Amino acid sequence: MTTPESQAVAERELCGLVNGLARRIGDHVRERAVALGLTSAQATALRELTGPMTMTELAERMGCEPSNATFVADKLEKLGLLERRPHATDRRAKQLVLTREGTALRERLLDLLVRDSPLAGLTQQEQDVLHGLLHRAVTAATSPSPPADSL
Amino acid sequence: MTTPESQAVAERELCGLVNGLARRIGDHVRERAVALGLTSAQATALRELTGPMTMTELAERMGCEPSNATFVADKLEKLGLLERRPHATDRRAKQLVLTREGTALRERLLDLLVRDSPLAGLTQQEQDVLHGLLHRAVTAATSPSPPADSL
DNA sequence: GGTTACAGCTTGAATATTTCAAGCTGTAAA
DNA sequence: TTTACAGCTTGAAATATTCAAGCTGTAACC
Repeated sequence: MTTPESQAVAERELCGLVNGLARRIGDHVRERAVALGLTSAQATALRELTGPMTMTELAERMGCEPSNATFVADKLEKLGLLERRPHATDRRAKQLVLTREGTALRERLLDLLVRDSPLAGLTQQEQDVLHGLLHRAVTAATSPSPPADSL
Repeated sequence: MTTPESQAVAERELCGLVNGLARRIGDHVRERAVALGLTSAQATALRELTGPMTMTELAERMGCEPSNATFVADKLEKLGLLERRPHATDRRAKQLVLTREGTALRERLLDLLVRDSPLAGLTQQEQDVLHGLLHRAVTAATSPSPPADSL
């Protein structure tokens, strides 16, 4: 049961499971986003805007190019959810700040994301265990994204 | 520690963790796909082609429209990884079958996906636990995708 | 048997998303 | 002050995805 082969197989299965869950979550996010009149990318941005930040920081959090972050920020700004304010110390940078409406919608979004989430089928205790494992997995692998140069 | 409020907060955090992991996995998949000369969608299709199946089944597994599955299948066919064969009992349907090259590339892809995966930081035992939890989560929530009709 | 409704797949147009290259303003270090 | 670079934006381009329409075939029903 603990042969290298069975390990490899189990790891593949696990990879598939996580991928499946990831897609499920992606669908979930998109559905909830649509329910709020947002696109998936806009919802992601809203979720990542845990506080005031620059365009570059948002782009990094979203895992995309700054120009794409500009695109999404434009949409959110037109929707009145976001404001670009001058940065306190660097006049090149913009400080992204959620408006009152933006903050409110973000709350609604987070609530929707939690409700009926693909994780709702687990008990609180199971979710705690899952939380610990995911936290370990994410913090343990702290080198995949930064380079981003495709070789 | 078990008040409804702290539960809600924990669930949000967990949701964020899973989302973060999902994005990490998405990036991971794309990087490995690029390394093999595939796009992310093509890699997903290749991963889902666990055996012969119809276009509709592939589309369902990929979570996209049949027309998109056609698009991706065209690419894979041009790459010589895939064959469309007549279905045994239904002449409307096509049977998608991986070629020898397709099967080989799929193996390489799966190996790459497992290697340095965002889950590599966990011990075997932890992965087993995670496996069980994810399996439960995925099978417990068996109603989000099927309808697919937005509101 | 023939007819009607529907399923599987494909096509082409339209849309959305993302990246790339280039440029502008501002910062920082020499 | 000059040079190199950082942050952001713009527009063009590539890519991905969906939608609407149509073709062929299946199945249920009269």
